[in-house]
Amino acid sequence: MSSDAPPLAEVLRANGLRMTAQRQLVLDAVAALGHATAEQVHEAICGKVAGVNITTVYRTLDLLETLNLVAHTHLSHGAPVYHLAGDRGHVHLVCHRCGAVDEVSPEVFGDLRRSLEEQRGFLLDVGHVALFGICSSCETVNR
Amino acid sequence: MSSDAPPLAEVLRANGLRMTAQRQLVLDAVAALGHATAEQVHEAICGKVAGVNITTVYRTLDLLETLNLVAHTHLSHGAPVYHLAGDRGHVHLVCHRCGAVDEVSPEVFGDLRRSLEEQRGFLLDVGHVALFGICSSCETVNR
DNA sequence: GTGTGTGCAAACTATTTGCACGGTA
DNA sequence: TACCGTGCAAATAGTTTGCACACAC
Repeated sequence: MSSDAPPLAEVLRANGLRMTAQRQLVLDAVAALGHATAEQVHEAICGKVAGVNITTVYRTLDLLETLNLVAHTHLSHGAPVYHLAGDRGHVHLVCHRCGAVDEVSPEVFGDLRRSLEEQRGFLLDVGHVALFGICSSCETVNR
Repeated sequence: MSSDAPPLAEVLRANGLRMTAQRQLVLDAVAALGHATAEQVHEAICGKVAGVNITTVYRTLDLLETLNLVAHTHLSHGAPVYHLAGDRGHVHLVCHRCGAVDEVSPEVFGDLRRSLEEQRGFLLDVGHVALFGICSSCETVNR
Protein backbone atom coordinates (compact mmCIF):
# COMPACT_ATOMS: atom_id res chain seq x y z
CA MET A 1 0.00 0.00 0.00
CA SER A 2 2.19 2.80 1.27
CA SER A 3 5.30 1.01 0.07
CA ASP A 4 6.26 3.50 -2.61
CA ALA A 5 6.06 6.93 -1.07
CA PRO A 6 7.42 9.12 -3.86
CA PRO A 7 10.95 10.33 -3.12
CA LEU A 8 10.12 13.90 -3.99
CA ALA A 9 13.51 15.42 -3.31
CA GLU A 10 15.19 12.79 -5.42
CA VAL A 11 12.87 13.14 -8.36
CA LEU A 12 13.27 16.89 -8.27
CA ARG A 13 17.01 16.61 -8.02
CA ALA A 14 17.16 14.19 -10.88
CA ASN A 15 15.41 16.75 -13.03
CA GLY A 16 17.58 19.66 -12.01
CA LEU A 17 14.80 21.12 -9.90
CA ARG A 18 14.88 22.37 -6.37
CA MET A 19 13.30 20.95 -3.29
CA THR A 20 11.04 23.41 -1.53
CA ALA A 21 8.64 23.29 1.37
CA GLN A 22 5.76 24.28 -0.90
CA ARG A 23 6.31 21.37 -3.23
CA GLN A 24 6.36 18.90 -0.38
CA LEU A 25 3.25 20.47 1.10
CA VAL A 26 1.36 20.21 -2.17
CA LEU A 27 2.36 16.60 -2.70
CA ASP A 28 1.46 15.74 0.89
CA ALA A 29 -1.89 17.45 0.55
CA VAL A 30 -2.73 15.53 -2.60
CA ALA A 31 -1.76 12.30 -0.89
CA ALA A 32 -3.79 13.12 2.20
CA LEU A 33 -6.88 14.26 0.34
CA GLY A 34 -6.98 11.39 -2.09
CA HIS A 35 -8.50 13.48 -4.79
CA ALA A 36 -8.93 17.20 -4.65
CA THR A 37 -9.09 20.30 -6.78
CA ALA A 38 -6.35 22.89 -6.80
CA GLU A 39 -8.43 25.03 -4.51
CA GLN A 40 -9.01 22.21 -2.07
CA VAL A 41 -5.30 21.49 -2.01
CA HIS A 42 -4.68 25.14 -1.31
CA GLU A 43 -7.16 25.18 1.54
CA ALA A 44 -5.68 22.04 3.05
CA ILE A 45 -2.23 23.59 3.01
CA CYS A 46 -3.48 26.85 4.48
CA GLY A 47 -4.86 24.81 7.34
CA LYS A 48 -1.32 23.83 8.21
CA VAL A 49 0.85 26.76 7.31
CA ALA A 50 0.04 30.21 6.06
CA GLY A 51 1.46 31.98 3.10
CA VAL A 52 1.32 29.40 0.34
CA ASN A 53 -0.20 31.08 -2.66
CA ILE A 54 -2.88 29.54 -4.83
CA THR A 55 -0.73 30.38 -7.82
CA THR A 56 2.03 28.23 -6.43
CA VAL A 57 -0.40 25.39 -5.93
CA TYR A 58 -1.41 25.53 -9.57
CA ARG A 59 2.17 25.70 -10.74
CA THR A 60 3.28 22.93 -8.41
CA LEU A 61 0.45 20.61 -9.36
CA ASP A 62 1.40 21.16 -12.96
CA LEU A 63 5.01 20.41 -12.18
CA LEU A 64 4.23 17.31 -10.16
CA GLU A 65 2.10 16.09 -13.01
CA THR A 66 4.97 16.56 -15.43
CA LEU A 67 7.11 14.53 -13.07
CA ASN A 68 4.44 11.83 -13.02
CA LEU A 69 3.99 12.13 -9.29
CA VAL A 70 0.37 13.21 -9.57
CA ALA A 71 -2.28 12.98 -12.25
CA HIS A 72 -5.55 14.75 -12.79
CA THR A 73 -9.00 13.70 -13.82
CA HIS A 74 -11.90 15.75 -15.06
CA LEU A 75 -14.93 15.22 -12.92
CA SER A 76 -18.20 17.05 -13.18
CA HIS A 77 -18.10 20.81 -13.42
CA GLY A 78 -14.74 21.21 -15.04
CA ALA A 79 -12.58 21.55 -11.97
CA PRO A 80 -9.71 19.12 -12.51
CA VAL A 81 -9.19 16.75 -9.62
CA TYR A 82 -5.67 15.72 -8.68
CA HIS A 83 -4.53 12.47 -7.15
CA LEU A 84 -1.30 10.58 -6.70
CA ALA A 85 0.00 9.07 -9.90
CA GLY A 86 0.42 5.84 -7.97
CA ASP A 87 -3.34 5.78 -7.76
CA ARG A 88 -3.47 6.00 -11.48
CA GLY A 89 -5.75 3.42 -12.86
CA HIS A 90 -8.47 3.94 -10.35
CA VAL A 91 -11.73 5.00 -11.85
CA HIS A 92 -13.94 7.74 -10.47
CA LEU A 93 -17.64 7.30 -10.03
CA VAL A 94 -19.29 10.67 -9.67
CA CYS A 95 -22.81 10.96 -8.36
CA HIS A 96 -24.93 13.39 -10.30
CA ARG A 97 -27.13 13.99 -7.35
CA CYS A 98 -24.92 14.30 -4.29
CA GLY A 99 -21.59 14.85 -5.97
CA ALA A 100 -19.94 12.03 -4.06
CA VAL A 101 -16.86 10.55 -5.66
CA ASP A 102 -16.28 6.84 -5.33
CA GLU A 103 -13.60 4.73 -6.90
CA VAL A 104 -13.51 1.35 -8.55
CA SER A 105 -10.80 -0.86 -9.85
CA PRO A 106 -9.96 -0.42 -13.51
CA GLU A 107 -10.54 -4.12 -13.90
CA VAL A 108 -14.19 -3.44 -14.56
CA PHE A 109 -13.01 -1.79 -17.75
CA GLY A 110 -11.38 -4.93 -19.04
CA ASP A 111 -13.93 -5.86 -21.66
CA LEU A 112 -14.74 -2.30 -22.60
CA ARG A 113 -11.11 -1.54 -23.14
CA ARG A 114 -10.73 -4.50 -25.41
CA SER A 115 -13.84 -3.62 -27.37
CA LEU A 116 -12.75 -0.06 -27.97
CA GLU A 117 -9.35 -1.16 -29.10
CA GLU A 118 -10.75 -3.69 -31.50
CA GLN A 119 -13.65 -1.66 -32.83
CA ARG A 120 -12.08 1.78 -32.93
CA GLY A 121 -8.39 1.39 -32.39
CA PHE A 122 -8.88 3.62 -29.38
CA LEU A 123 -6.39 3.14 -26.57
CA LEU A 124 -8.38 3.83 -23.45
CA ASP A 125 -6.63 5.72 -20.68
CA VAL A 126 -8.37 4.27 -17.70
CA GLY A 127 -6.66 6.61 -15.29
CA HIS A 128 -8.31 9.66 -16.75
CA VAL A 129 -11.85 8.45 -16.79
CA ALA A 130 -14.76 9.74 -14.78
CA LEU A 131 -18.10 8.04 -14.85
CA PHE A 132 -21.34 9.76 -13.95
CA GLY A 133 -24.47 8.33 -12.53
CA ILE A 134 -26.44 7.91 -9.33
CA CYS A 135 -24.68 6.40 -6.34
CA SER A 136 -26.19 3.71 -4.18
CA SER A 137 -27.01 6.10 -1.33
CA CYS A 138 -28.98 8.50 -3.48
CA GLU A 139 -30.60 5.65 -5.28
CA THR A 140 -31.87 4.22 -2.02
CA VAL A 141 -32.86 7.42 -0.27
CA ASN A 142 -34.77 9.16 -2.98
CA ARG A 143 -37.45 8.08 -5.48
CA MET B 1 -32.30 9.50 -39.14
CA SER B 2 -33.88 12.91 -39.31
CA SER B 3 -37.26 11.45 -38.48
CA ASP B 4 -37.68 13.18 -35.15
CA ALA B 5 -36.71 16.78 -35.64
CA PRO B 6 -37.61 18.35 -32.31
CA PRO B 7 -40.79 20.41 -32.60
CA LEU B 8 -39.23 23.38 -30.87
CA ALA B 9 -42.16 25.75 -31.15
CA GLU B 10 -44.49 23.15 -29.73
CA VAL B 11 -42.31 22.26 -26.81
CA LEU B 12 -41.86 25.91 -25.99
CA ARG B 13 -45.54 26.57 -26.30
CA ALA B 14 -46.39 23.65 -24.10
CA ASN B 15 -44.22 25.18 -21.42
CA GLY B 16 -45.59 28.66 -21.72
CA LEU B 17 -42.44 29.87 -23.40
CA ARG B 18 -42.05 31.90 -26.54
CA MET B 19 -40.69 30.90 -29.85
CA THR B 20 -37.84 33.12 -31.00
CA ALA B 21 -35.39 33.11 -33.86
CA GLN B 22 -32.49 32.84 -31.43
CA ARG B 23 -33.81 29.68 -29.86
CA GLN B 24 -34.29 28.03 -33.22
CA LEU B 25 -30.81 29.13 -34.29
CA VAL B 26 -29.20 27.68 -31.19
CA LEU B 27 -31.02 24.39 -31.53
CA ASP B 28 -30.16 24.21 -35.23
CA ALA B 29 -26.53 24.95 -34.51
CA VAL B 30 -26.31 22.20 -31.92
CA ALA B 31 -27.92 19.77 -34.34
CA ALA B 32 -25.61 20.82 -37.16
CA LEU B 33 -22.43 20.74 -35.10
CA GLY B 34 -23.12 17.42 -33.46
CA HIS B 35 -21.32 18.41 -30.32
CA ALA B 36 -20.03 21.85 -29.57
CA THR B 37 -19.25 24.23 -26.76
CA ALA B 38 -21.33 27.32 -26.11
CA GLU B 39 -18.70 29.38 -27.80
CA GLN B 40 -18.68 27.17 -30.88
CA VAL B 41 -22.44 27.37 -31.09
CA HIS B 42 -22.17 31.11 -30.88
CA GLU B 43 -19.61 31.25 -33.65
CA ALA B 44 -21.67 28.99 -35.86
CA ILE B 45 -24.68 31.25 -35.44
CA CYS B 46 -22.65 34.37 -36.10
CA GLY B 47 -21.63 32.79 -39.36
CA LYS B 48 -25.26 32.90 -40.43
CA VAL B 49 -26.75 35.96 -38.85
CA ALA B 50 -25.23 38.73 -36.80
CA GLY B 51 -26.39 40.02 -33.50
CA VAL B 52 -26.94 36.93 -31.43
CA ASN B 53 -25.22 37.43 -28.15
CA ILE B 54 -23.08 34.84 -26.41
CA THR B 55 -25.13 35.46 -23.30
CA THR B 56 -28.25 34.41 -25.13
CA VAL B 57 -26.50 31.27 -26.30
CA TYR B 58 -25.68 30.31 -22.74
CA ARG B 59 -29.18 31.05 -21.56
CA THR B 60 -30.77 29.24 -24.47
CA LEU B 61 -28.59 26.15 -24.11
CA ASP B 62 -29.56 26.06 -20.47
CA LEU B 63 -33.21 26.37 -21.40
CA LEU B 64 -33.06 23.72 -24.10
CA GLU B 65 -31.41 21.41 -21.64
CA THR B 66 -34.21 21.97 -19.16
CA LEU B 67 -36.64 21.08 -21.93
CA ASN B 68 -34.66 17.93 -22.64
CA LEU B 69 -33.95 18.98 -26.19
CA VAL B 70 -30.20 19.10 -25.69
CA ALA B 71 -27.80 17.64 -23.16
CA HIS B 72 -24.25 18.42 -22.22
CA THR B 73 -21.18 16.38 -21.50
CA HIS B 74 -17.94 17.33 -19.86
CA LEU B 75 -15.02 16.59 -22.09
CA SER B 76 -11.43 17.53 -21.47
CA HIS B 77 -10.65 21.04 -20.40
CA GLY B 78 -13.83 22.03 -18.70
CA ALA B 79 -15.82 23.49 -21.54
CA PRO B 80 -19.14 21.66 -21.52
CA VAL B 81 -20.10 20.19 -24.87
CA TYR B 82 -23.70 20.28 -25.97
CA HIS B 83 -25.48 17.84 -28.24
CA LEU B 84 -29.03 16.89 -29.10
CA ALA B 85 -30.79 15.04 -26.34
CA GLY B 86 -31.83 12.52 -28.97
CA ASP B 87 -28.18 11.65 -29.24
CA ARG B 88 -28.15 10.95 -25.56
CA GLY B 89 -26.60 7.63 -24.92
CA HIS B 90 -23.75 8.10 -27.27
CA VAL B 91 -20.38 7.96 -25.62
CA HIS B 92 -17.56 10.38 -26.30
CA LEU B 93 -14.03 9.22 -26.95
CA VAL B 94 -11.64 12.10 -26.46
CA CYS B 95 -8.10 11.87 -27.76
CA HIS B 96 -5.52 13.12 -25.32
CA ARG B 97 -3.16 13.96 -28.09
CA CYS B 98 -5.13 15.59 -30.89
CA GLY B 99 -8.30 16.44 -29.02
CA ALA B 100 -10.50 14.66 -31.54
CA VAL B 101 -13.89 13.57 -30.30
CA ASP B 102 -15.29 10.32 -31.56
CA GLU B 103 -18.44 8.55 -30.52
CA VAL B 104 -19.38 4.97 -29.81
CA SER B 105 -22.57 3.22 -29.05
CA PRO B 106 -23.40 2.86 -25.37
CA GLU B 107 -23.71 -0.83 -26.00
CA VAL B 108 -20.03 -1.21 -25.30
CA PHE B 109 -20.91 -0.26 -21.74
CA GLY B 110 -23.24 -3.19 -21.30
CA ASP B 111 -21.07 -5.35 -19.11
CA LEU B 112 -19.50 -2.46 -17.28
CA ARG B 113 -22.87 -1.06 -16.43
CA ARG B 114 -24.01 -4.35 -15.05
CA SER B 115 -20.86 -4.77 -13.01
CA LEU B 116 -21.11 -1.36 -11.44
CA GLU B 117 -24.71 -1.87 -10.56
CA GLU B 118 -24.04 -5.20 -8.94
CA GLN B 119 -20.79 -4.34 -7.21
CA ARG B 120 -21.49 -0.79 -6.16
CA GLY B 121 -25.16 -0.13 -6.69
CA PHE B 122 -24.06 2.63 -9.01
CA LEU B 123 -26.50 3.52 -11.78
CA LEU B 124 -24.30 4.53 -14.66
CA ASP B 125 -25.46 7.47 -16.76
CA VAL B 126 -23.99 6.53 -20.09
CA GLY B 127 -25.04 9.75 -21.75
CA HIS B 128 -22.79 11.88 -19.62
CA VAL B 129 -19.63 9.92 -19.96
CA ALA B 130 -16.42 10.96 -21.64
CA LEU B 131 -13.58 8.53 -22.12
CA PHE B 132 -10.00 9.62 -22.64
CA GLY B 133 -7.24 7.90 -24.51
CA ILE B 134 -5.32 7.89 -27.75
CA CYS B 135 -7.29 7.72 -30.98
CA SER B 136 -6.39 5.41 -33.82
CA SER B 137 -4.95 8.21 -35.97
CA CYS B 138 -2.53 9.41 -33.32
CA GLU B 139 -1.71 5.87 -32.41
CA THR B 140 -0.72 5.10 -35.97
CA VAL B 141 1.07 8.30 -36.90
CA ASN B 142 3.10 8.91 -33.84
CA ARG B 143 4.12 6.51 -31.18
C1' DG C 1 -50.83 46.05 -24.36
C1' DT C 2 -48.34 42.75 -21.37
C1' DG C 3 -44.75 40.22 -19.99
C1' DT C 4 -40.99 37.29 -21.65
C1' DG C 5 -36.56 37.22 -24.09
C1' DT C 6 -32.57 39.65 -25.64
C1' DG C 7 -28.50 42.62 -25.79
C1' DC C 8 -25.12 45.04 -23.43
C1' DA C 9 -22.07 45.66 -19.75
C1' DA C 10 -20.40 44.45 -15.55
C1' DA C 11 -19.58 40.96 -12.06
C1' DC C 12 -17.67 36.51 -10.99
C1' DT C 13 -14.97 32.17 -10.78
C1' DA C 14 -11.14 29.57 -12.21
C1' DT C 15 -6.72 29.74 -13.98
C1' DT C 16 -2.51 31.80 -16.12
C1' DT C 17 1.20 35.13 -16.70
C1' DG C 18 4.76 38.95 -15.68
C1' DC C 19 7.87 40.68 -12.72
C1' DA C 20 10.74 41.50 -8.70
C1' DC C 21 12.26 39.38 -4.47
C1' DG C 22 13.81 35.42 -1.62
C1' DG C 23 15.74 31.05 -0.90
C1' DT C 24 18.08 26.62 -2.54
C1' DA C 25 22.08 24.61 -4.09
C1' DT D 1 26.81 33.83 -6.05
C1' DA D 2 23.59 32.32 -9.52
C1' DC D 3 19.44 30.96 -10.79
C1' DC D 4 15.10 28.71 -9.72
C1' DG D 5 10.75 29.18 -7.24
C1' DT D 6 7.44 32.08 -4.98
C1' DG D 7 4.23 35.80 -3.98
C1' DC D 8 1.61 39.41 -5.56
C1' DA D 9 -1.16 41.58 -8.86
C1' DA D 10 -2.94 41.89 -13.17
C1' DA D 11 -4.50 39.50 -17.28
C1' DT D 12 -7.29 35.98 -19.38
C1' DA D 13 -11.09 32.63 -20.28
C1' DG D 14 -15.52 31.00 -19.35
C1' DT D 15 -19.85 31.92 -17.49
C1' DT D 16 -23.51 34.45 -14.91
C1' DT D 17 -26.30 38.43 -13.54
C1' DG D 18 -28.79 43.11 -13.67
C1' DC D 19 -31.25 46.18 -16.15
C1' DA D 20 -33.65 48.50 -19.93
C1' DC D 21 -35.49 47.83 -24.44
C1' DA D 22 -37.84 44.94 -27.99
C1' DC D 23 -40.63 41.58 -29.65
C1' DA D 24 -43.87 37.35 -29.38
C1' DC D 25 -48.32 36.51 -28.19
